[in-house]
Amino acid sequence: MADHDSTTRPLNFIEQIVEADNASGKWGGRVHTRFPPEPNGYLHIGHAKSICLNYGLAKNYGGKFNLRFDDTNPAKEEQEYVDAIKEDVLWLGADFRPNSPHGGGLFLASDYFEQMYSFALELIRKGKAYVCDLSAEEVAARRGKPGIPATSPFRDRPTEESLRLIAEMKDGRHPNGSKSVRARIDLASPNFNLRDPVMYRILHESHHNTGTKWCIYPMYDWAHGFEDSLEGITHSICTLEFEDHRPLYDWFINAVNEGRTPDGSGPYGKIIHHAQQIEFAKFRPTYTVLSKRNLLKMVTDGVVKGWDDPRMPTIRGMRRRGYTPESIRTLMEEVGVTKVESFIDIGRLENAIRNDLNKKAPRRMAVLRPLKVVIENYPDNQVEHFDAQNNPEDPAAGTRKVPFSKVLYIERDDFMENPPKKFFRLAPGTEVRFRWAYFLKCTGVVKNDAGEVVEVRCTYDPATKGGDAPDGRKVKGTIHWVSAAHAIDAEVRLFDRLFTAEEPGKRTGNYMDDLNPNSLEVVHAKLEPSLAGSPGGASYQFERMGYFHVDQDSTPAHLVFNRTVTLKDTWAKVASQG
RNA sequence: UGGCCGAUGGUGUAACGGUAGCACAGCAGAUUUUGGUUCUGUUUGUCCAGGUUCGAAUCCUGGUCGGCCAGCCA
Repeated sequence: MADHDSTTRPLNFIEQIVEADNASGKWGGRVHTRFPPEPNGYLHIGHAKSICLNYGLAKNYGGKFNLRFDDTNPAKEEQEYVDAIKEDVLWLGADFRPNSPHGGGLFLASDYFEQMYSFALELIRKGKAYVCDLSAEEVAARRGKPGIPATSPFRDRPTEESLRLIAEMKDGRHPNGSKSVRARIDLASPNFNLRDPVMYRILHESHHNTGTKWCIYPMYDWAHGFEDSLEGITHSICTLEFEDHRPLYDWFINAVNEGRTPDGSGPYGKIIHHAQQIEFAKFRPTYTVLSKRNLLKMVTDGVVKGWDDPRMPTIRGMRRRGYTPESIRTLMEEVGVTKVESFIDIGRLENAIRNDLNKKAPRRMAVLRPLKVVIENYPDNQVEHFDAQNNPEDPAAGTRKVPFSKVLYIERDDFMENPPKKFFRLAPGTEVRFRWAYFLKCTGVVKNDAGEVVEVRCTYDPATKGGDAPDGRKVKGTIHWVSAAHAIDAEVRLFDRLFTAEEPGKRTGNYMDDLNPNSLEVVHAKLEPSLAGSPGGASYQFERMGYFHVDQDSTPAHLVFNRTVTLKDTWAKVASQG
């Protein structure tokens, strides 16, 4: 039976359908889902919901999950995307490979072209499809309106003639757009999808899988139901905008099945499988865009540096930024599955990765915007090594040594010459704890000609070694630091939201108008020496600053970190409220 | 304008004719060598109008608002 990750969560409406089907024996207890992307772009966080949903169903109900490329339009599709999508789906943990527990396999819609073509011939013979000579423009012009039927002068073309013409189309004897194959359904249907939809268009175009074999290519609506049918998909899950298409898929399958029998006797053979389509609402985060067209434009316009720019909502972008598959899966579990179109606060994504990394990421000290501190009463050439906990959430993570000396760097924001009330950090006359080291008291500052503080002077209390005062006195603040002589340099990329509006483009109609000009800030940070040689892909918490991920650009000689997300910052909130 | 779909706190989501619950965010407090984490408490909700019923978020009717559809895209 069901084996849910979170046993307490109530069933979503699709799980309820699956359980009802299992109870009624509709599919013999079988659950077989699929993720059917078109290989014409990179996957984004919206796709992740579909992947998690489909794979999760297969996993929780002991079923199978297929990855299937819906590659019916060679004009838009490329092998590069096929490879990238496979990688991203696997990274998310949805293992479609046949040797994995829930892997149903990898499929290409284009491998079914021959079978689909024979279904098309069957429909023509049954009088349910015909070849139409109208151009795309003419079809559009004759589409009709609500209440006004569409028209086609070729609707009653004799079967034999349609059969001959579709063969000619297939053989490449007709130019692009000169003819199409249409289903004979209902030119007056209030559902425009049923007004004799096009099944095949002529496209003299090379296909990433079938090469130049075909000159006609099936339309999505014609193809999709058969893809599910041929793979034995039980629950064909898609997004809301395809609800209007469901009657069409059903019509196609039923049309093929007309005259077919369960045992295959009769002129047409065996009944083919008819999957149940279920529609759910997309995942739409605030403060970003998701459509391939819009994402592509940001890449080509150079607004971002590529599909894998850490600011992009693509799987690759999020991965590079430091998001984990677990955090994305948990998020999808939390937001649920419904038919209600809604926005997901982007804060939920940030929260999801914080929660995950809080448990896993080793703590380190790194100063993003350095300010020099000199300890007046600390011996000039002395160096001490303090034990620092790697992760307070996980004592088993152990400790490391951090060097301490007379000259340190602290965060610029951790010092204020004229601090407001409730500022618990360093200021003239105040005492704070330098994490894992000593209590330090600020005795003065050094300024440059412009009047800016360039150095903070302090004294330390040797009795507070390790960070505790034997006399029991308390300090309000604890700040991070690095020893100037031991610090290593790193480039740190601080990312912010790509857009400043919840719904980019809502205001002016152009989403580019809402771009956040400050979505990337690069700083040159000082890190504690244990971070030297950090391996690519590692994630750390820089204490008090956030979670940081070693970028693919990073080398031992030039470390590069991406800020995945900041820590929650109560002080920032207080400070901004004045 | 025709068809399809939807509407529950700020956000997301439960309830399947019988006490409107959970999560996130917010707020308040406790703990804390990260203004992090954790813990406790807490503010806030059934689109509207009728009807059925002992009883309606749930069923019915009408309306309002929102989304989708009129590609030889998927």
